[in-house]
Amino acid sequence: MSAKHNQIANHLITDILDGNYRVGERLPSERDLASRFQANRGAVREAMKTLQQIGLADIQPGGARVKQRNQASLDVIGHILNRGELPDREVVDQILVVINNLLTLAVEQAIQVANNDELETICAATRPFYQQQLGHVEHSLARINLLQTAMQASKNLPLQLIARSLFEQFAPNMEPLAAFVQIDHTTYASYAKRLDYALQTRDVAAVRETIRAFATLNRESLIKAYSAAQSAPANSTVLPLQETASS
Amino acid sequence: MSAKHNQIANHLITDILDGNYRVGERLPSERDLASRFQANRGAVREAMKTLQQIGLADIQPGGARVKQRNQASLDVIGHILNRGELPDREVVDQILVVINNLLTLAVEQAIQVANNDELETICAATRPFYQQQLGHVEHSLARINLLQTAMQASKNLPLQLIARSLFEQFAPNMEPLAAFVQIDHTTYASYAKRLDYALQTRDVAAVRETIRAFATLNRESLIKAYSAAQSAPANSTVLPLQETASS
DNA sequence: AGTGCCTAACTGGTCTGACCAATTTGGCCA
DNA sequence: TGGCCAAATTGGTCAGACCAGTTAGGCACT
Repeated sequence: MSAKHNQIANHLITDILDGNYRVGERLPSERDLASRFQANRGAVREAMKTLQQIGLADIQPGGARVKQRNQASLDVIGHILNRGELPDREVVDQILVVINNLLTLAVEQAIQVANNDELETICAATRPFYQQQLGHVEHSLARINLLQTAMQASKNLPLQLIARSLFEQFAPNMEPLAAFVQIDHTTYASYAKRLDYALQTRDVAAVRETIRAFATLNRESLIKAYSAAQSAPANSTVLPLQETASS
Repeated sequence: MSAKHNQIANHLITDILDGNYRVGERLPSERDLASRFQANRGAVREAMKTLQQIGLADIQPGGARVKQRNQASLDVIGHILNRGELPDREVVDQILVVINNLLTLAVEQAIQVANNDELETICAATRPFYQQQLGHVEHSLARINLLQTAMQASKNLPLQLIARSLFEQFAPNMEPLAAFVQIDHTTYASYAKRLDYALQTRDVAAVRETIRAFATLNRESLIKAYSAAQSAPANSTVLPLQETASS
């Protein structure tokens, strides 16, 4: 139901990400694209603007040219994850590394600059993990909340923006894996308690170590989820279970 | 001579950042803005699209509304820094913290995943600091190069994108301070050598500590620059003291 | 008066067709 | 062959119009 310029933009983004246009190559002209997509040039223009701001194309009088992927904006991540049935495993791993690092930094900053009350809000965000009966959704929400609370307490604006952008592109694209994730509630609970305690004692080293443990746990959980998802192939949602030959 | 829609966008961005519109408030309609800026609605439309993608406005049928600053995209940073004669000191400090952290992460990742040749390219990027006679420009370029080389070697795409976005918004806005920065070449050289050695021995702890030292050095240098800049007021660089009429 | 509904005004999204300035291109001339 | 100029192309802007959805205002009913 999204607007036409969004459809066009997504199409072009997919094309570029799929490598249908080489880096430096000139994209078709706006008039050309307009006729291809049976759309108005204005709509194409807005789509091109999206490409430009995502950093996939450099658009200037004379023609728009494709840019290198690693010269793009952070906003490409979502589109990169969006390709294929499952998000690219390697990129997911890289994102987890970064998020883990940012979270660590946020908490460190929070310990430095936040007062006890503000720090307590982070501690409060660890409490939900104490419960053993969290569903996938609640667990996910609890993690989001912990992340955002920490970012807020860090009072570091760039940090907040980065984490938010990254996470908002990350989370929705992990949906296809959600059904395959097994949550080790016991371990989560123990880590959460460790983090809680470390925060209250403002023990930076312990915080760092605990978040690392969290990350390891997440990562292992995800690896298993990938294995499970790959051995149980296509569509879980719409199509009923077809017995396809698994490799 | 940027395009008209850019002028409009910048004007609106400044307005929002200056707080001329409250959060949640409805922005003037496209037609209204078009007549105000004496522009076509299409141009305004593109400007609005910029606002949307920067994350400062949420635009939907019925009207566009102003969003909270910390709900924006990373791309606001540049605009935030751009306000006033000197970039906001607090935000600059926050950015330095983040960049330092990202650089550390990048090098750590590089040590894990890069082979000796790739690691050597980072070492090579430290060499320019050995020289005592670097000008401001060369020194700045050397730092950029070190950062980018490390990011490249980390092979972590999100990390590269974040660092690039952040730095590209950061660097140009630091221009007004450049003239007031005193570079301690001797200390830089010693730190560079330490980093070089730490990299070759793949000593993560030493790397971390050295980058922290680098950051401290940068930070102190910047604090002094701010003091100097604030005591010696306006126009420094190209223009002599002239009464500039229009731009 | 208060409430609910319905209409009219408004807003964003799209479209048509046109003009300008800058780049790109290709052919022409020296 | 090499440099230069003109035509075709391209992005940027403009004007005026229609549609679908939201918003807001006024009307009738309770």
